[in-house]
Amino acid sequence: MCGRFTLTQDRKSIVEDLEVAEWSAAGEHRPRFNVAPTQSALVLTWSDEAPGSHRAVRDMRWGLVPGWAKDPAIASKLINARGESIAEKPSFRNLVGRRRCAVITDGFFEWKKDGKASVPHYIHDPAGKALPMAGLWDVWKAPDDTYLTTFTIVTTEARSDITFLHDRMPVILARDDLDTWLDVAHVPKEKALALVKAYAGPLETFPVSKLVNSVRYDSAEIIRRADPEVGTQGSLF
DNA sequence: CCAGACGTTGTT
DNA sequence: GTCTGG
DNA sequence: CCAGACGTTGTT
DNA sequence: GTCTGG
Repeated sequence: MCGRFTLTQDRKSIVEDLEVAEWSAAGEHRPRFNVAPTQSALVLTWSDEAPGSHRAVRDMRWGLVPGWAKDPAIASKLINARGESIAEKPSFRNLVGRRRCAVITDGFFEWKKDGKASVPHYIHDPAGKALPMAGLWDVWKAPDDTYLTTFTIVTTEARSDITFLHDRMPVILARDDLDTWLDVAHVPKEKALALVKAYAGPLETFPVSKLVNSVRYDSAEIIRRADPEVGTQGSLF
């Protein structure tokens, strides 16, 4: 699945890499090494406003709160959406044809489980390019009449070089597919659903330290390669 | 009709 | 909001 | 995803 | 064990 990701690029690099035409996110973007659920993150949406259709950056909170939710705490359960069932599940089906977005990342983490041990690994493009992930978003009206905009990340079966870590992975959108996913006004959901599949582009994977486990850490050391764990439990002799 | 659910993952 | 189950 | 909390009352 | 919060 996908429970943490990075966006280490700065604003200028994001704009160039993803050919962004409009930046409408609140606040400054600082490079992020440990984005966690419930935190604000950058997403791409399609804008049909003048001067023409284009990719726009916005900020939303990770963890979907459907419009009908009574308690926004549901967000922590809806950080991912199974691609195989987004067209049927009540929380997602109305969004597939109307509210698709691409979560801007340039890497993500998976924890490899070995019995009790859990070792985090980082997966990214060896060239450092962005890995936009298929997302769905919604708006929730709070009791005080303020609005909360949230998103979830669509997942699919892991491709063969990832399965040693986990059997699921986020849906990463190829550059050629990006606008098809984003343009909800002109692309029917059937065509968008065809993009829910494992990414075919280059990915590099390596173990990292457990610093990433705590959301308090959010710096470059998070994605430094760590030596494989050796003799953690009484095997020194 | 109303009430209640609405999700994913991993682990056993 | 919308669907399923009773 | 992992970390951390997990409770009420009355008094200050 | 299970839920909430980040």
